[in-house]
Amino acid sequence: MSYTYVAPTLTEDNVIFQLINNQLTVLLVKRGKEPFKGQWALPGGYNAAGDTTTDAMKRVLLTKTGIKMSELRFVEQLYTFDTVARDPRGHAVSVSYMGLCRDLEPKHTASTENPVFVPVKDLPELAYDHASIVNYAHERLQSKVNYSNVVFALLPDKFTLTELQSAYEAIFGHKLDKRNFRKKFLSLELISPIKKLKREGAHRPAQLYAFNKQGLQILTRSFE
Amino acid sequence: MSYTYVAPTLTEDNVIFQLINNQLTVLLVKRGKEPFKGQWALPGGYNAAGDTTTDAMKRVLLTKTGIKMSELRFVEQLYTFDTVARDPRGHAVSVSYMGLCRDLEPKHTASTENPVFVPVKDLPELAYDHASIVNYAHERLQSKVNYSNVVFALLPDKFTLTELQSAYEAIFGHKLDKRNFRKKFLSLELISPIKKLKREGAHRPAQLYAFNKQGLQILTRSFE
DNA sequence: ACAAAAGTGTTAAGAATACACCCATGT
DNA sequence: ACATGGGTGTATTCTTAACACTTTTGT
Repeated sequence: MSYTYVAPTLTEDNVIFQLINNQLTVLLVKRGKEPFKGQWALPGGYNAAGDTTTDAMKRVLLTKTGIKMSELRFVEQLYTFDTVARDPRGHAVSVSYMGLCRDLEPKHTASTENPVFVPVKDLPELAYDHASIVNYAHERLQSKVNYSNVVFALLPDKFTLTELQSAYEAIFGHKLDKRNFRKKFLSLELISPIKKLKREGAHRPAQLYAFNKQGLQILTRSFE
Repeated sequence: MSYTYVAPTLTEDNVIFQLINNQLTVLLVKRGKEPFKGQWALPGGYNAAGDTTTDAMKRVLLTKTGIKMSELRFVEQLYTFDTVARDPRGHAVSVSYMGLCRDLEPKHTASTENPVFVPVKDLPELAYDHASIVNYAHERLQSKVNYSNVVFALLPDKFTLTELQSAYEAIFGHKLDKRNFRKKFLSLELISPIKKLKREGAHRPAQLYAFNKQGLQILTRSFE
C-alpha cells in the first residue's frame, strides 16, 4: 500500500492567548497572500515531511509573528480539523495548538503584516474556519482553568489576588464574588503569600502571591 | 512555498470501546505485516490525500475489522500524535479517534487476523505507542461520562439501573454505592422508566429505563 | 478628608457521603 | 424455604452562594 501512498496537505494553526489590560487577547496576523489576502487569521502554515507538529508550530510562530515557542509558558494541542487547504488543492488536515503567554510583543516579519493581540470579545471576521478554532480554544481554556492551575501561564510570577481574580473574570467573561473567590482559591493550596506587598496607587497595598509549584497541576476538586 | 511542499505520512488510529460481560473492552487487531508483525495493535492505517480523517476512519475500520462506522453510536476525535511511521520512512502524524458501540462482532478480514474486543484491564503488549493511546482514550471516556450522557452509546436502548451502574463501574474501574448512584443519576433527569420490567433469573424483576433524548447531552452539574 | 482598591466572616441552602434492610421472583 | 438481585431513606458532613463593611494608603 505505502508505495502508492500520497499524504494530504498537513497544516498547523495556533491560538496564542495573552492577558492585556485585564482582557483576554488572541494573536492574529493579517494575511499577505491569497487566499483570504488582507484578512485577519490565526498564525498558521504548512507542516512538512520530517517535521513533527511541534516543529511546525515552532517554525510557523517564529516566521509569522517573531515569537519563539520557548516564550510560551504553556502549550497544548487542541484538535485536528479537516479544513480548506491554504492552496487551491482543496482539502487539508490542520492540527491546532493553544499557547499561553504574558508580556509578549509580536514582531512584524517578512511573511506577514501586523501580528497583533486582539481582544477575544471583539474579534474581526477571520479567514478559513479560524473563528471556530478560536472559539474551541477559548472553551478549552475556560474548562482548563477550572480543574488546573493553568492560569499561572498568563500571570506574572508575583501577583495579587485581585489580579488573579481578574484573570479568571477575563477568561470566563463574567464577574466573580471577591470573598468567595479568595476563600475557594486559597483553599486549593496552589499559591502562597510572599514577603512583599504591591504598592501602587492611592490605596491600601496588596499582598503578593506566587504559585507553590512550577508547571501544570491538575485538581481533583474543580474550581468554579 | 507550496510547490516544494511534501507532506508527512498521515495515519489514523481507532480506539473502539464496547461493554462485554460488564467489562470495558477495546478492539484490537493482530498485525499481519511488519513492523510489529504478530503483535496486537489498534486498528489503524493510512490517511490518503483527498480523504478527510473521518473518511480514513471509515475505510480503516471496515477494512481491518469489518465494522461499519455507522454502527458506532458515538465517535469523537481524541488527539493527534507525532509517532513512528508504519513504514520505514520514520516520522508520521497520527490522528486518533474514539468510538463507542454495543453488540458488535468484528469480522476476520483479508488484511488482518483476529480483530477482537479485549478487556481494557488486561491488555496485552501493544505495537507502536498504542498502549498510551488506549490509556488516553480511557481517561477521556472516564471524564466524559462524568459530565455528559455519553454512556448511552454503550448501553442497549432499554436498560436497568443496575446495568447503568455496572457500566459506570466498568468505565471507572471501581464500585459505586447503589443508593447514592440511583438518587444522583435520577436527579439528572436524563432517563425515565418505561412501562416494562426485565424478568430474568430467580429474583425480583427490574424496572427498565430509557434515555429521554437521543444523542449527546452535556451536563452543567457533573456526575461523580 | 476623601478616593480607591484591599481585605475580611457568617448564614443558609444544597450536595455528597455513609450506611442496612425488605421485596419479588424462580426453583 | 431459600437464594438472588431489585429496590428504598435518613442523618451527617461538606460545599456553594449570597451578601456589606472596615482598612490602608496617596494626594
